[in-house]
Amino acid sequence: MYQVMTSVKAACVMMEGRLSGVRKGAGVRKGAWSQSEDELLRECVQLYGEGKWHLVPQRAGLNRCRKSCRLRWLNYLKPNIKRGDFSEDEVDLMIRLHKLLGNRWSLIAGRLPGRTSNDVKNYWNTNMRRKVQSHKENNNNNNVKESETTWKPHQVIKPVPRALTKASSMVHGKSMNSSKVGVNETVSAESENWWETLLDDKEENITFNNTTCFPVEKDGSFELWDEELDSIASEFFAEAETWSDFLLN
DNA sequence: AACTAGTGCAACCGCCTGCAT
DNA sequence: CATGCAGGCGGTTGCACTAGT
Repeated sequence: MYQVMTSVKAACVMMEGRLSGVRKGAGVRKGAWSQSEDELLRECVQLYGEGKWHLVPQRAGLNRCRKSCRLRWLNYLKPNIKRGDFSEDEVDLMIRLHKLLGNRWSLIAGRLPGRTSNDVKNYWNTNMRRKVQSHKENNNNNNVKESETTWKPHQVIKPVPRALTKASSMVHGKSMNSSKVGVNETVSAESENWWETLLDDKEENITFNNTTCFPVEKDGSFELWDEELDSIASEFFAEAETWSDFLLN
């Protein structure tokens, strides 16, 4: 429905010749995509396949930047994209995944068939953020101090998936150099252990039975995941046989 | 009917990472 | 090792639409 509305909207905009939302920039066109542009992009991707996005504008005859083409394809034109409201199951899964992964929308979307990372992100930013806010307001109205509530920010595991090349030192059994991780990132002893576990393929250690799993920092100390996360993780492992499979999927 | 505030979605922007040179 | 480029991601913005007054 919305797709139709959008198409109609784009057509109207074209006819009126005012192209609202198009910001005049140097060179490439910006703003809303027209139907003809969509067709050109769709044909191009069907012909040449996904990828090589820097070639797409030239191949398709589009005056768009590579990023714009890629985004349009991934978020709108790609087949099997599911439109419309999120089902209860999807929302439930999204909440659980967000608790597990944080704002890693692409990973979350990867577990929601037909949903794009942009969809998930938009849904979360509009619906869920509001729920969180109202929840906090309720707590305030009940004169409950924030610190005394059970509503706490998620403790998010933030692994950094990386493709390992043959040249990678980690592949050869060397520990990761923390200085390579990122400019502002520091690698704690815990995360280094985590990597060791991952790279050594010691998934048998991650059994999610409250006896062996990733520690979660809380009030300066570390405690294990709760049962809820156990169940989530178990679901994933039913599909991805190893933790690495899940993360790098 | 006119105005305003809120909402939802598409698209842009800046940054990060991997790879090739 | 430095640099440039392409792909990818998350945060943010812009704007059409809707509901309320």
